[in-house]
Amino acid sequence: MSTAAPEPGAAQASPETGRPETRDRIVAAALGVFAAQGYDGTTTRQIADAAGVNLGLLQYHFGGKEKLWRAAVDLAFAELEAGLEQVVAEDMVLGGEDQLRALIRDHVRFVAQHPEFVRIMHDVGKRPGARTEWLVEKHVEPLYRGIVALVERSGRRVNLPPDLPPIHFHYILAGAVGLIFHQSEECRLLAGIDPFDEVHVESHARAVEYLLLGPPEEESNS
Amino acid sequence: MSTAAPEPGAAQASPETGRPETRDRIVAAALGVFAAQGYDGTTTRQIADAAGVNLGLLQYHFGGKEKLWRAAVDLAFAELEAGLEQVVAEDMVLGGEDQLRALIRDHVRFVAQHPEFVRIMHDVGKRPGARTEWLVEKHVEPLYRGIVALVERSGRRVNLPPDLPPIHFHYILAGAVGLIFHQSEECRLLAGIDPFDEVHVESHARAVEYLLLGPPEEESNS
DNA sequence: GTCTATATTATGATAGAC
DNA sequence: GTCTATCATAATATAGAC
Repeated sequence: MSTAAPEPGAAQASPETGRPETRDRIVAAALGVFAAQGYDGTTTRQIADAAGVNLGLLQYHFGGKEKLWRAAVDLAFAELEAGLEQVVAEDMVLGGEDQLRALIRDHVRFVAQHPEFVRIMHDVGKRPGARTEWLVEKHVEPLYRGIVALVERSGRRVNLPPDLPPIHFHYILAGAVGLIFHQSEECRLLAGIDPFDEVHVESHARAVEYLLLGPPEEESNS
Repeated sequence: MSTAAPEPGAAQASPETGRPETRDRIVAAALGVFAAQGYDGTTTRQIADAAGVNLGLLQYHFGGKEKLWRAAVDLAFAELEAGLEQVVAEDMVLGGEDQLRALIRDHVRFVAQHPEFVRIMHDVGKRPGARTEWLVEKHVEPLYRGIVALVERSGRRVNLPPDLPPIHFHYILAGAVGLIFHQSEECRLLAGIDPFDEVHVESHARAVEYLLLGPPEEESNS
């Protein structure tokens, strides 16, 4: 595999030239193209062009399309994990329900800023095969365990049946949060809006929060 | 085979032989393969094999891969519209909130029985292009107008901000309902369950209903 | 490490027999 | 209408020069 864990965020810059290392440029370009067009819809040539390098280099650095895809997915999840870590750290200072509300809204914002993540998941999770198995085992499983822990801690607060298996919670939340960003092009044609616009990201975050936890500042005491 | 998802597209039977007409068999096969593997991941040969016909016939009957895809999508939406019509007709006899609850649960059940529909939508709606424009204009727009009408009629009843634009309602609902079925393979690996199993379909339907409308009234025993 | 070829399939589409 | 070839192209991967 790769020599080191992929760096979160932008590609690592060369100490001498300030230009991102070729390998990192390729992975970043691959993530963008794979996310935009799906695995099957992406050609290695498109990635090489997007990275501004030669086709042969993809083979040299990664050894094939699928291995390059795995490196790109590693990058996407490194970004996700770093982002979620930051979000969780920031929101942890808040108490009980406020914390949950902040987590949900920040999660929506994060997904909106990193649509590659949702795109990759939807692209691969639908069909059986080696890539799906690899993705679930390496990246989705750990993430899902975090969801389960969250449900066990705070599941009672949300507007879902008390005995609901966590897997349903997981997909309901993921779908409610992410689909509008996954279907961004359809959304543009359908409603004439760009879901990535800050206004709509905030509308969406507020809506998901409201859906799960009810109206903010709710005075439920009778 | 790993999937419990039903076969799409019961092809029209020939009045004479009782065997589905070749053309219909091809469309039905195409819908299944396109839904399972996506447009880019599907080859015309796979469709021909699945339909048990020769490759040249796809050209003869449809004139190309994309035109065949459009015919398959037409079939998927014909099924959806027929199914929804039936669901709506059945549920219309109920009053106000009961009607809404029944609509939501029946919608989840329908999506579970027709995963091709969600698969096609997710496959195409993410990227710009002629196919997305065609799909939105011909099929999604009319469907969306129905959603908007529903929101205008019953939007106040659901656990969403009163001033939420309908497009957010649309994607939150579609995502919450459909993602678990779209990601069926991932779900199997992640939780060891088949989301198409009746038990889980019902769990999911109940959860979405609960999320949007709160706990069923029967609990309060009024 | 990076680039210029080229090999090898596979794919969508076509031509023509029956 | 249906089938058996076959074409032209585009894709992944490789070989080898620099």
